[in-house]
Amino acid sequence: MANVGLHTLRKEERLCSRKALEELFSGSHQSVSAFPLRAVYMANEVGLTRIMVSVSKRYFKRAVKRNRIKRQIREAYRLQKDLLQPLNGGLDIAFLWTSNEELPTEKVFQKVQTILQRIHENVESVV
RNA sequence: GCAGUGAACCGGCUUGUCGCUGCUUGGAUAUGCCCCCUCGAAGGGCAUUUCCAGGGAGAGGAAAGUCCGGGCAACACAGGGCAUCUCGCUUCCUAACAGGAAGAGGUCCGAAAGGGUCAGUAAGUGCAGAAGAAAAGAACCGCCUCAUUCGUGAGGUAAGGGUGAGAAGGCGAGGCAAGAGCUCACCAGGUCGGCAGUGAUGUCGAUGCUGUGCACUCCGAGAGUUGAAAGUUCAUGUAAACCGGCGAACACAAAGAGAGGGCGGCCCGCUCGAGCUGGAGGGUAGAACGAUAGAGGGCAGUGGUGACACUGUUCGUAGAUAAAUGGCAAGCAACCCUUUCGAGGGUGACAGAACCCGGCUUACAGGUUCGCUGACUUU
RNA sequence: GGUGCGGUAGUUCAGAUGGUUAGGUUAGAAUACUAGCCUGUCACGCUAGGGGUCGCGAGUUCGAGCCUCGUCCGCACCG
Repeated sequence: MANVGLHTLRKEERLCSRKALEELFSGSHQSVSAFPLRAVYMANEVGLTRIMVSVSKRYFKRAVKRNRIKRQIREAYRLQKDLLQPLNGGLDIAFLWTSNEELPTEKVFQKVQTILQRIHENVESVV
């Protein structure tokens, strides 16, 4: 596989197939949470870690706020995804926001960090 | 200046750094085809994959609500009648509209500028709770006349009373037994005629013609249905496959019959017609087109009171698809607060394209420009 | 993105195609709630009572839960 730069987030690194999403949510997935963020993940056969971000209309009615949170999470993942680097094999991760309050960017950054660390630990221990 | 009011417009800017989605230029890499060549390599061309470097573009005035109107697409479509829905002061603008412009009338708010709101139909039909005598061919009390057994009875009368959203257009005078458009003046409205205006309407004259509201009716104009998840192509898939019900034809010809469908909902009439319908299932969850040059914007001129139209010139302006247009930091302008006048602190709204336009409506920090008004108060 | 439906007592729903100002009373039902009766007690049953900005704001009308417009929520459908 082509070596993907450290701090990039291209289309290949995003989950955008309907089928993959159905597998992720219906199949045997594991989850980690650091309120207000929750991550659902499972191993995939692609060999590349792919993510998606979801902010429900339930918590934020206006699209502007939803977009902002999604951008914060994406940015936090982009800059910290090397925390998962030692793992071989790909993961599919879905980040879900479960609060109706916005947080400053540093906080989101920390939450994503703890989640990535926990995912790393869990996957290591299973292997 | 201040206050009010109407209209038009703006909706931050700059830099650094790390990213995202298209486009584009150059280079590298791999694959396929072609040229060259006896063949291969090297070389050249085209297409595609991946990578690297550079360049350039990337949310709104409402992108929103989806309330109207169109373009566009698919399907449907001889015709007539009935029904349904929408619009409704006038003239104009427009692709079209329930939108806009200019104008006319009533009514409400305002001191004014100005703003809100209403509506076709004095031709017909029906209805109008409670209250009230009575809700439209009106007599309860009252008033007047006559009769009277003095209890009241017969008749006339819409001036007064109370009820009500609405009580026979209002008000004054004459008139009368008492009254009444019964007669007259003035006022409000209608009808007819003259004049002005394209017209709504205004005005002058004539005419006693005159209750309120709603619904239907009537008049004029319009409406095929669906909605880009429309639809077209490719890929994948045994999918016109299986079971039940109804049905023609096959079964001489003609006539007749014919399940079921189409002609907007119904009827007439016309027409298609060998399939129609119920059950139980299978596959896809991908790609491309649609899809970004359009009733486009700016400027100038001409016509028009204006919406707008025409002519010339100029500009290039998002195209994503589990859905990009961003994160962080600094500075500058703007506003607010504090101030020792050096500065310090704070605020920054409403809101995110999803085929595209024209409107309407709703949300909105703050700011700019122009016009109009000036009662109280102030210079 | 588009299309359609709904919002009425604490809860589940009726009602709706305009009908009652004053007076002693009113927008209903079921269930739930409160009180009383019944019973030795509870339940069942019976009787009475409270509880409503008809999602919100305007308009039309003499009068709006209903008609019209705006607005806020909730739900369903599409290939």
